[in-house]
Amino acid sequence: MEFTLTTWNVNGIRARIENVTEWLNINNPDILCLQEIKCLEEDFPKEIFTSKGYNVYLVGQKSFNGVAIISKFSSIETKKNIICVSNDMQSRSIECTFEINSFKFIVCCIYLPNGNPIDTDKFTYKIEWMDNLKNYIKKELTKEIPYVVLGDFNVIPTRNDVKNYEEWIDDALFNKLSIKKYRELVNIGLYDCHRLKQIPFKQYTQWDYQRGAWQNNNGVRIDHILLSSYATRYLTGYKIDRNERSKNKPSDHVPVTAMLNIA
DNA sequence: ATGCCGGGCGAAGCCCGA
Repeated sequence: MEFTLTTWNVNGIRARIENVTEWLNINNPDILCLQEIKCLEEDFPKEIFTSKGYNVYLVGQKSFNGVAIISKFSSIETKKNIICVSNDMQSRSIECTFEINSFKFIVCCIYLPNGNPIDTDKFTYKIEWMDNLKNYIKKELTKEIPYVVLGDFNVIPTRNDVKNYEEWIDDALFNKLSIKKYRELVNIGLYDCHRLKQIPFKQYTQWDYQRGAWQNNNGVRIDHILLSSYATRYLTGYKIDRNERSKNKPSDHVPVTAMLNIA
């Protein structure tokens, strides 16, 4: 049995309803993970998805952040805000456990803090969040259930994931410490679908709204789908939906999809 | 060029994102 798993930072679900609906109708994903829904749960347009047979799991927040897992499969266990720093109230993580024909797997959807500018507490918050993410996922991997962590990581993993890396040295997305923390995370045993499928260099998932970033293909690859070692054997496909950025009123991020075959 | 777009809030201009 084959199914698709998509991550998409929509930059406000209510502002993106038309784009998301059109994309959904064409692509018919099995699991759609959203970041930056930017609304409370009661303001999330659930009917768009439930009317098409999806289950909607989300953790909202007024104006900012917020993540959702929208799935044709029903979750047997859902955990919200599992990764946080001290007692802050930012909604940036949600995890669902699915079971399909006695095949169990876990999906964790994250919106990792941006962290700019780097000389402020926003950056220390990002780094602390990344430490907590690593510790949490490490514990989850001991369950030995195929595990997927995906979302907007706000980290450019290598200089091949950005047009001109020199311009990003002092940015929280490409700062040395951000990359070090990202490597610490993947080194607990996670594999990037983008690398597993040997996608060529310089393929991006986000283009800024400003300075003609899209027109100049001045993008960054910061939206990732990472698999545990137990999950890698099921990966059959991967794609970045680059064309979505050229649509009317687009998000600055595009959908990234992995295909898994579990039977 | 650390805010030039764009979203949210809320009704003007500020906070936030990357």
